[in-house]
Amino acid sequence: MQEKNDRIKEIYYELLDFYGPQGWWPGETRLEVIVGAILTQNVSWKNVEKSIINLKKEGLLNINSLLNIEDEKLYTLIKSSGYFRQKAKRLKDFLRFINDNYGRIEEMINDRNIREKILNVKGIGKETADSILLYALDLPFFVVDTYTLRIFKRMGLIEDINLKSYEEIRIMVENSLDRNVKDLKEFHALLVEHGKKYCKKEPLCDKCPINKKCRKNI
DNA sequence: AGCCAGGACTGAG
DNA sequence: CTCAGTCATGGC
Repeated sequence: MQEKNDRIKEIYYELLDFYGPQGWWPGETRLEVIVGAILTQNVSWKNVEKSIINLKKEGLLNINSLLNIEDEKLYTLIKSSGYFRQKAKRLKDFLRFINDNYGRIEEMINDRNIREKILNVKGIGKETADSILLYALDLPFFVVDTYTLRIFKRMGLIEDINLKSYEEIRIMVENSLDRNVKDLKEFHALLVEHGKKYCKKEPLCDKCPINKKCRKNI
């Protein structure tokens, strides 16, 4: 176990050394991070950028405006992010959750059970929840995504990919990086960057600069 | 022309 | 609980 922790920290510094700091999350405000986190579900970030720009251009990137906007109008603004009907609802549901229970986004930071409560909002799964906690609220949670699972599996750090391995990895990484928010932010960003370049589903990479003995078994 | 992208929910078995 | 089906656009 301690062995895995050391290996994880090692991987983090190798990636950091190779790619350099990524400076995530790309977003100017906490709300923008939250909106981006929901919109980027199973969609490339490029698609989301357009939606964010649309919202900004219309001056709608604030909780009140987004809560009161017509569904049809929201659809057209976020259409590029795909699943626009679902995502419009998820956005509103989550903003309503904030409004009703906290009023301001900052108030969520002090809630001891914030992860649990966020996960209870429909449309917010583990990855989206942890993205919001880490990048919008600056809380020490690690974000596990498909790249992370794939990379860690090819590294030989986990056997299977399922919801249990998600929690396993999340806890391991949080411990390995001493719950340091800056490092947790950077590590996830680096894994995404590395995933896009060298650890995609297809084709299987045979010249990974980080993982010399890649298992390529997914 | 498919396949995949910074997922999550639902219903079936 | 595991898992296919569903949701949808854009880029390569």
